[in-house]
Amino acid sequence: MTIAGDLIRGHTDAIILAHLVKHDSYGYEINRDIQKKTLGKYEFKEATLYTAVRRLEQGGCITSYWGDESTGARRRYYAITELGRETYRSLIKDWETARALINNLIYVEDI
Amino acid sequence: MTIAGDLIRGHTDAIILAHLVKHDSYGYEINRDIQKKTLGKYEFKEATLYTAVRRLEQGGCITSYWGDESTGARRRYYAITELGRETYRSLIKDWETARALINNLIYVEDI
DNA sequence: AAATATACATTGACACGCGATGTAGTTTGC
DNA sequence: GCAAACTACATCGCGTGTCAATGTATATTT
Repeated sequence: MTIAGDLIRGHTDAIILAHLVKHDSYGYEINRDIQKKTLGKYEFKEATLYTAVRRLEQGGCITSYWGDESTGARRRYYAITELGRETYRSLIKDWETARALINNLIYVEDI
Repeated sequence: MTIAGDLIRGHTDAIILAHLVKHDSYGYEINRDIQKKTLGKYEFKEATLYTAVRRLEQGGCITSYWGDESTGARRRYYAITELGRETYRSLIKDWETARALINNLIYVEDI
């Protein structure tokens, strides 16, 4: 909530990959983790989340498989690939570049 | 090199307003200043820049007027409005929130 | 029995960035 | 003297990502 989509846009993939670096996971859990980490300040819209994982899978950054839940709703688990790991490292670099650039450009002394 | 559009998207307005807080300016100068500040690492695509200033003017954040150049190409100058100043401060806050959020979400220890 | 939570999925609208293209005057190089 | 390069602004159309709306299905809570 409250965070404009355009400010996160371009980082959704990195956020998802960062989560999957730790362990395999499924959509809802990824979102719950983000909520927890941000103290409820942010979570993906479902459409955004599922669009993103599909994009990442198509791009070869993750693979997916159905969990064997004996109870509860079925879950589609995602696992990061080696390409996904490389992409993640690259996205971190991109973020650091962009962050420095923006910090450099949007602050002015006199306001 | 060229920063992916999605990483800057959502900050173009802040970058332009930050420049105009200092003094009235025109498109080409705004871009030259950005190039200078980033040591050539970044500049707006012209279409992006002119789309943005039009958007900002329509939104009441800036006003514009033709310069009275006696020589050289004509220039359209932009001046920030009070609403523009408020918007700028608000965008700075948004950036700081988003920056903290992303920093919090994309880094993992084990990689 | 109804409401709430878990969990995944698709569709269509919308906004922004940007490549391509165009206009027009100025300065520089050969 | 003239082509190339630079200054400066402008528009159109496409691609991509976000997200509201909507739908499916199961489990738990009230």
